[in-house]
Amino acid sequence: MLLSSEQDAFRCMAPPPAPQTMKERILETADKLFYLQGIRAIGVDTIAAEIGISKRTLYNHFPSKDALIAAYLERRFVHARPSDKPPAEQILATFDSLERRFAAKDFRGCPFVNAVAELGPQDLAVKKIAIAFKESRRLWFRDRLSELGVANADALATQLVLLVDGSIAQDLVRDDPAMARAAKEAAKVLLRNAGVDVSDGAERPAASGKRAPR
Amino acid sequence: MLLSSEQDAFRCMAPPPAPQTMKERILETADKLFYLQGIRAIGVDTIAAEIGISKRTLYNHFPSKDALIAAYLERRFVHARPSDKPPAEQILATFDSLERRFAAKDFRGCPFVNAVAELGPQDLAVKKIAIAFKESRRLWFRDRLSELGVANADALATQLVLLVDGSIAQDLVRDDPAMARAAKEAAKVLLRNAGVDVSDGAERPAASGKRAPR
DNA sequence: GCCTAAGTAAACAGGTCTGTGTAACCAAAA
DNA sequence: TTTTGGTTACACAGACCTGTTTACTTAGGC
Repeated sequence: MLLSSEQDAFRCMAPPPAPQTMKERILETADKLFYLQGIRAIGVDTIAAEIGISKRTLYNHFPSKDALIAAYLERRFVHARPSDKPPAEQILATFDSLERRFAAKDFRGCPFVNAVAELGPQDLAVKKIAIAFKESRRLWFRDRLSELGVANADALATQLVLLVDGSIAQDLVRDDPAMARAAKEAAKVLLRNAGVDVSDGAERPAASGKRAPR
Repeated sequence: MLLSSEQDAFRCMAPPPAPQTMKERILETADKLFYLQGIRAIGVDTIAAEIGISKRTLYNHFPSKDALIAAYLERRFVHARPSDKPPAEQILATFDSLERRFAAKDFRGCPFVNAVAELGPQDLAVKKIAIAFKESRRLWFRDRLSELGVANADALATQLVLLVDGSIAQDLVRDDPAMARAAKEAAKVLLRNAGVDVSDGAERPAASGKRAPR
């Protein structure tokens, strides 16, 4: 039931598999390099060289690096897919999904937060899409909580995204997937406090991480 | 009692006031520019020009930009000062302090997280100091919780730092100081759940923010 | 007066970056 | 066959980056 990654509520950090068109190949490569090394650290030459195309071809598909950056972030913005599981399970599964991503060696934090940190507050285009993504995640939590009949779903949803982003930031600097488990435990306490029934036995070992936990 | 900023548990994001020596002036200016605009976005020329000194003078005080970056982060790493207030109050005051900082127009997230995001995982010197800072904050929480006699202070301390870093990341992209209040509310729930007595009347309005909450 | 220390100004080396211009190539469509 | 569109290779402009070099000035201490 948990074998594939299809239960991931947010696939925003894993690009789709098939590299088809030239534009998609460029985007896929830009995604990999921008995310892993940083947007400012990667030049368009590097991206073109990695694919094996000329810089001219890249500029034939994207008018500027800024446009490529925007497309990179847009592509990361994948909305959650509907699930038929109980809302409480969906919420907690988010943290399991996070832990799995933390354990992957190529996890480097939230691309939107990183982009805002790197490009500064002046870059309104980047900031706008980052805000949109954060809000969409918050609304997803809020909707699940509403389904559960939680009184102030809005406030609790905000608290849950704090745990998500907090664990992402902590893992970024500490490389410790256990941060996701800590966030999940805190989320359980918050949910129980709001009257949500959270089963204690639903602890999933979530396949031991690929990195040392400290 | 809350007039000055001396009750701030973590002053790590506000530099000391007096610009004295040349070295300190350089550091102060580098701090302002690195933090507000980004480390990669600011060249040493810009820093020297801002102070009104020659680039040669800057290089007489710091052997390289990397050394300046390291000194910048070291200077941000100011340890918490001892307080005689009750531990529970100290813990919650952390979030009030956060909210005050969020409301300031020159807040731009956690300098350590930003530096790691910008400079990438290869820069071990930066990563090391970032880890040290995060751990020192976690241990500060843990010690306060131990004073309160909380059973598993370690795990709860981790959860609290998730709330701190989560609210910082959220405020970075959303410019919404209310994230600190949301974190504080969540912290209260976690503390109460651990058996800590948290007074509900201790709500401090914390002087309305200077920025629009959305 | 003289020496030293520190700062200034400006050029420079060698590198990277974004983005453009140009000429040649190749394959498929008309 | 001819045309057309996408591609390649490569040079280039103009900007910015880190770090060094050279020569000049200034201020204090002896």
